[in-house]
Amino acid sequence: MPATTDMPATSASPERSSTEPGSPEPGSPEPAKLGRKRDHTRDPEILSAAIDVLAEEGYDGMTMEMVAARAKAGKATVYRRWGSKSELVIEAIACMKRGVAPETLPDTGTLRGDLLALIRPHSIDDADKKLKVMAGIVSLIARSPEMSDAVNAAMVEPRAKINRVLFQRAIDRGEISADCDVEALSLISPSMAAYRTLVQRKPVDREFLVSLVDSVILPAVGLRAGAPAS
Amino acid sequence: MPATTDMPATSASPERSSTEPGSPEPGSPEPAKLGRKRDHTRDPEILSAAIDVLAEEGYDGMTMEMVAARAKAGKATVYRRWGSKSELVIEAIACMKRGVAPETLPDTGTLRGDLLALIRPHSIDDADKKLKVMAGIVSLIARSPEMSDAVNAAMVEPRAKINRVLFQRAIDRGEISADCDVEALSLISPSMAAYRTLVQRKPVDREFLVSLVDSVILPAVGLRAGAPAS
DNA sequence: TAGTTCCGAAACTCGCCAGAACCGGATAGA
DNA sequence: TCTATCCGGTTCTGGCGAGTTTCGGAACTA
Repeated sequence: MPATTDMPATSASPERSSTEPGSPEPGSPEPAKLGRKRDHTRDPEILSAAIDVLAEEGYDGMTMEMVAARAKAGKATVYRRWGSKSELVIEAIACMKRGVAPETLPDTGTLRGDLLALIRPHSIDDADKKLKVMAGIVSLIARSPEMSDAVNAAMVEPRAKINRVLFQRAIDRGEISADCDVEALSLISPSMAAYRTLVQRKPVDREFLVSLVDSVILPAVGLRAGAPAS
Repeated sequence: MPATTDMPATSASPERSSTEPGSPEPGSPEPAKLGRKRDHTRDPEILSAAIDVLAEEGYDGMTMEMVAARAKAGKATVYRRWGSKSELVIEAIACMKRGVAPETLPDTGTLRGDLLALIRPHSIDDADKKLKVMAGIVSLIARSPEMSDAVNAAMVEPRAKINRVLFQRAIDRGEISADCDVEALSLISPSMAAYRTLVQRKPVDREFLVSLVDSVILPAVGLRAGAPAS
């Protein structure tokens, strides 16, 4: 039972563009309703708690009481913000989407360097948590298009996009052939990691990821581990 | 909570064909309990129904009433055979394991030929059903070692074993290098298929599998689609 | 201080489901 | 035919969890 409440500590609340047409202007707090300025300040804690419980218990194992208790909030507070359990989960998943600035991506000059640069303890832990959450809701993906979309937007697409960029750069600089199947190659790492975590229950550590790059991905594009640039 | 420690001593029929009213158990050393010869004849129907419901509803969505109703059996009949829902599910998963005779494997002389020969409508549908079942229980895999073992033994290992054999043959005949990462290569196809089905919700059809072989697996071992043997 | 708005906690309703108990009927051996 | 065992279906209980309501209190405002 790892608590590991690595709370963002009331960090900046994520983008609020989920489902509510509510306030078109995210920047303006809209002070119209005088009398109170505080508004939904507990949302980040509740969403974070929901993600934690989701990762540990799965969707069906998660109860609203667990979420409220972990967020030190009342169940009524949760229901004031979200009308149902599924709404809460969908928004919690949506706000797992870390903004990936394109300029933040590594650019070492070689495909291998770029791929290895992505393997950091932080990203490993981050991916591991996403996988645990995903494990808890895969059975819902088949039934709920909203869940499917939320998962794809928050977990699958960001990672795939990064890989696509790296492969495209390698093509542009002539390091690998232009007729590589970028789409399939971009999915090797995420899918193998997911399989290893969810099905095999083996750790996705740095060693595994490096060997994946060197013995599968690079050979598949005609490169070798020891020869970064041809 | 799920005891699942000991079988009720009367239900020792782990493997069946599971789809149709079964044949009277070829290798049954059971003394058959004098007084009645009929014994547990409804097991295959119930197990098959359990698999169907599991694939459609997931573990938590599946109820014992659904299973009993689909098998046209009473709920009491189900509980006479299996002490709990988890026991039923574990045995149902276990009996999904199709016996894979090693001599049944294709042997076309080339790795590409062997891999493509495995892509048949029957195997595609079979794998699709296994994936649907797997989707329904992944969240349990993290919590129940028994589930994890059952899934691995019935769905993961058989497929991985086939691929390992094919790659090892290719190594033995000198078609591909001996220092290939057979373990990782054998998992590409299952993991990509699982990812595509469970997360992306795209069909795992023949076209996808062929392109996977030609643009990922074969390039990764230094072969080309058009040049089966170098 | 009085008024307003939100909050946490807890009690409550309602429905679902696992599992057990029960019943009448069918079958087979004695 | 009698009896034992299985079967199918039905019913009951107990617990659990989603969602609602209530209430006292905290925080801010005028």
